[in-house]
Amino acid sequence: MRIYNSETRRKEPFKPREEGRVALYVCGVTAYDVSHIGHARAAVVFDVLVRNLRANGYTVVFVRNFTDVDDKIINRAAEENRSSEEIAEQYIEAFREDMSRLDVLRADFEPRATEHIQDMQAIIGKLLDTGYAYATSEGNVYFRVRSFPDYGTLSGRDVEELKAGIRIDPDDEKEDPLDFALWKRAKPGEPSWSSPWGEGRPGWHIECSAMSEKLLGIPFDIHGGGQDLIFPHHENERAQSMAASGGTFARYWMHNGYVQVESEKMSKSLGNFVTVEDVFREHPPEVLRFFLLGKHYRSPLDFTWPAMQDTEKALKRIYQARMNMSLALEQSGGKDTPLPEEITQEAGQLMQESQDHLDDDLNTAACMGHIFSLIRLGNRILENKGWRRSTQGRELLQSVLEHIRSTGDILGVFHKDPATFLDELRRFKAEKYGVDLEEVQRLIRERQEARQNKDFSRADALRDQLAEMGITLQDGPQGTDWDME
RNA sequence: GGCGGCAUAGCCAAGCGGUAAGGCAGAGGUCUGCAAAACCUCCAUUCUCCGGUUCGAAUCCGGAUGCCGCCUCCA
Repeated sequence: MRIYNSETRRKEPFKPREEGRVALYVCGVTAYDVSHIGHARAAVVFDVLVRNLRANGYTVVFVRNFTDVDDKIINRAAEENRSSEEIAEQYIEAFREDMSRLDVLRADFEPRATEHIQDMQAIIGKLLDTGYAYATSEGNVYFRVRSFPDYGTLSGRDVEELKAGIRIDPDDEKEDPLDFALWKRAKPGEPSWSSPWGEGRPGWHIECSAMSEKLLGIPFDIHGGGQDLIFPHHENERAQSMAASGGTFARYWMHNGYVQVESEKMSKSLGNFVTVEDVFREHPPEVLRFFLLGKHYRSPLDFTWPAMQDTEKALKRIYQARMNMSLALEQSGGKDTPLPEEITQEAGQLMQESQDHLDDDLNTAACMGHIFSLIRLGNRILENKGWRRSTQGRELLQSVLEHIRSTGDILGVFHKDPATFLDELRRFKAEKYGVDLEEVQRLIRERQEARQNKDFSRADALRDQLAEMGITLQDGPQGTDWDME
């Protein structure tokens, strides 16, 4: 596999620290609000990474944390007159529910910051001993950025330039405005823990340093997160951990791009947040997942509702094709019509390349392009009666079908039972538009009778009536099927 | 102001020096009582613009324009 390493700004061959085993840490969410589609993208991207590593035969130890002590949680708790613990618990559950619907696998470890206060204090202590950090009389502990010469390497920033851009807070007791908090003195009413430096709580960055080292050991293989975490979060994490350990922290850094809405970043001030739940009200979760994988993970992805509509159609097409191929395979074969060599070759190439694309820095979009090409190839076999019934044709169809499904297992899309998916999609829409399924079935039966009696004007009138409900009919050999929009 | 990213058909999108994947929409066709669905075929001599390097550039270099992001909490 090849992976783009944010630190070197290059695609590099991936070699884990230990043959066959991968230690992966991804920054999770701060549990103070429901998930938006940006959270979903990060989760889905790294979920595909994990699945693909496992498909490549690696044993993966995957850690994704929850930040459960933080200003935003504290503020929210104050607003709602509840405890921080309650707020964190509520949104951790909400996150898990959303991710489960998106088919995002649980991490092997999902630590919470508050479970690792001791580990954080141990690192802070070490940094104080070695002069990389200092405690103030107030009871705050800061990291001394100037003491770590490599600071800025990850985010490509120069310390001098950073300093120029920083506004100096006159009340600040930091030695240098660039220094960041490792430990924050407790304020009344806030969650706090006792420490050698007084009552307080950890800074945000130290959480990930402590949890990753504790659960994976350092250096671990891959550290992931959203692009917005590169600075300052990951830069600071890296500085702390490297200063404390004297060695490498993460061997590869991977960052996913933003999800934008109407070409702009989602933000509280613009009020353009789209939550995962918002999307789930309009489309089945798998449609969102498919959409998120439609563009390379490092590029910005623009969310629009029409794009979701297109995505749903594309996804439906894959399931439809899988179903058509399966049905053909259920019929008898045994003919010996030869399949042109080019077809077999093309299929082999497409299957190989679709996996190669995944292995090449997770190029899901290119991979899916090849899946569609395989579908067209499969359909061409289906179209040709001789090929469809020949041993060669059926064997190829079988392997194409299997390849599509196993690729779907890695991507976490189009891998369910096709009939079930298609049926669920219809039910989803029926519910969304408030259509009564009984009523639909009744009208379809009535029309069926009219058609049998060759009363086509009656049949067409019934079809129009159903069309007004948003329902289109499909007459087939086994009866009439229906669909929405 | 400093740093970084992006610009490919009506829309979305892959492409990483060898002659433009794929999806949606659109057109034609097969099928059908008529439809719909499904399927097949077609759909960018050209990659924002201007220069340069090269036998060869969407891909590399320089410049211009436009959009986005980071530098403060953020996936």
